Amino acid sequence: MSAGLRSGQVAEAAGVNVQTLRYYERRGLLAEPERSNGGHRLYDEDAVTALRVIKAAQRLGFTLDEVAELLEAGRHRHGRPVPGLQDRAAAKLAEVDAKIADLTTIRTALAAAVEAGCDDLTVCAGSSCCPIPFTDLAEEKRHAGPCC
Amino acid sequence: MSAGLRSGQVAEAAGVNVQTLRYYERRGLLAEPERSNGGHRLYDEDAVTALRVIKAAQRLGFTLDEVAELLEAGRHRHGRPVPGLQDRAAAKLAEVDAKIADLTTIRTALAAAVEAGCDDLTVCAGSSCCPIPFTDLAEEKRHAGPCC
DNA sequence: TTGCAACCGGTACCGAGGTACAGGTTTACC
DNA sequence: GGTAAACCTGTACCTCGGTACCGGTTGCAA
Repeated sequence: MSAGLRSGQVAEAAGVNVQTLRYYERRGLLAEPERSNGGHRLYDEDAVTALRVIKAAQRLGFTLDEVAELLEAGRHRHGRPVPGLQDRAAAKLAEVDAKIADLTTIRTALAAAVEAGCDDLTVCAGSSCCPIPFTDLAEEKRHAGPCC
Repeated sequence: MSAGLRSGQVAEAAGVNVQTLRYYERRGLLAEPERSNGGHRLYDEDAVTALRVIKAAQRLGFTLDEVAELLEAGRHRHGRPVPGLQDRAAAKLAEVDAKIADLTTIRTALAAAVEAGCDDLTVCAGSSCCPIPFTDLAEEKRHAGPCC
C-alpha cells in the first residue's frame, strides 16, 4: 500500500534539501503532514506541488514571510476579495522595476568606468576626468528596496 | 590647532555610522589613523575621501572584500599593470547585466500574473491558464549571482 | 535478526554588512 | 575642578534563507 511519500522523496522530487522541508514546516509554509506510527512524516502528492508554488513565488521576488501570507490569504478567503496576490504582485512589480532602474544606473556608471579605462579607484577619486560619480551614487542608497 | 578630525566628524561627513569606521578599519578598508595621547582616533581629510570611494565602489556592486582587494591592488601597483579595476569592472558589468536580465524575466512573469488577474497561488498552480511558469522559474536559481 | 540508510527533534552555524550594548576613559567646555 | 558628550575596546546581535551537526529512533530488506 502506498501510505505516502517519505520526506526524502518529496525533497528530491521538489529539488530541495530535506532540512528545508522541516524549515518550511516550522515557518508555516508547508502544512504538517501525516505521521507514521514511528513518527516519520508521510506526505501526499500535494506537498510537492506546494513546494513548487513556494519556489515559484520566491523566484518572483517574494520573501518567505510574504509567501506565507499569500498562502494564508488564499486559504482563508473563500471567494471573498481579501487583499491577495493581485495587489502584492503589482507592488512587487513596482519593486522589481525600481531595482531594474537602479541596476541600470549602476550599469551605466560601470560601463563608463570601463570605457574611460579607469585603473585605480583612489586616483580616480582625485581626478576630475573619471566618470565614476563618486558623490551622486549614494542617492538610491543600497539596492533600492526592502529586499536583501 | 587642527590636529585632525574626530571619528564622529568623519562619520558625519561621510554619512556613515561611527561603528562602521571601526568596522572598515578592522576589515582593512580604511587605514589606521593617528591617535591622540588618550587613544582617540584622529583622521585627516583623506579619510573622508576614502570613505566616499568605498561607498561608490560598493554602490557599483563590489563586495567589501572586493573593495579591499581593489584598494590593496591600487596601493601595491606603482605603474605596473596588476589586474585591477579594469578587469574587475568589466566582470562586474557582466554580472550586473546578468542580474538585469534575470530581473527582466521575473518582471515579465509578474506582469503576466497581474495582467491575467491571478488571485491565488495554489489555485493558479492547478490551473493551466495561469501564466506563472511554476516549473521553469527555477532555472536561473536564486538572484543570479554571488551578490545578495 | 541484524544491519544500515533514512528519519527524528533540537540547536548551532553560515555570509554580508553592519548595528548595539556594556563598562570604562578622554576631551571639551564652563 | 566638575560634568557631559564623545570616544575607547570587546563582544553580542540583527536579517534572510537555509544548512550542518548531534545523538537517538525507525523502516526496510536480506
